[in-house]
Amino acid sequence: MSTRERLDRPFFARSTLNVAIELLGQHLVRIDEDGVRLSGMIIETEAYVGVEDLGCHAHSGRTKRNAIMWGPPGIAYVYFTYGMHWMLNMVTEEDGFPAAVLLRGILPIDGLERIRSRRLVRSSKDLTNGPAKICQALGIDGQFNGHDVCGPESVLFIERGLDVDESLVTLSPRVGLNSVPEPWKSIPWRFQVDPESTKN
DNA sequence: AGCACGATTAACT
DNA sequence: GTTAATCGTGCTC
Repeated sequence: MSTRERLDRPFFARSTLNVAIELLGQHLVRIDEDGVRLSGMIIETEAYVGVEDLGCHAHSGRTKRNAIMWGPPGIAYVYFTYGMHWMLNMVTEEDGFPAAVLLRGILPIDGLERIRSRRLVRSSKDLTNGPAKICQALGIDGQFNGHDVCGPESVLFIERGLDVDESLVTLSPRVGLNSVPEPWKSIPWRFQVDPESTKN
């Protein structure tokens, strides 16, 4: 619960791959509606980079749904999929370039009781180990699309946690891009850090 | 106006 | 390993 440095806009206004890697180990924080603090350490991300990346929503051009990705960095891009799931991304790169980092996994830190009440699963490992699970656990929905993660009034932001050594980061192809052409389907833009390696 | 499908999840066999 | 759930979005007619 200590006061930690918040990641600022210049952090997000960089190469999406670097942002995706360096978000590992940082703390995603959501101040719930009643003021309860929920947080978790980011352990899995994916990078989606520009209109040329055929796995990225931006590939088919700017639409009402994906417009946030074209805007300034440090903004939440939240979208709805599979008829029931929300996904949380952080917009990256300079204003005008459509790119984002999908948050796919966190380790709960604060607010475990609240998280458990929202996530009715048997195993603790299943609480927040997926992009839609994070949103369900932290109460993130479409109202957060466009939320300024770097603003002083923000109730959704990222605090500096661990700086993970790049040698501990595992690369692999992104998940769920079944009908996306190569090389985008297999390009290793999924980044994970082994939770065991984060224990000091 | 209709339709196919998705940056997934949970519960199955 | 397989599959149903469930609906907004974007594309075609």
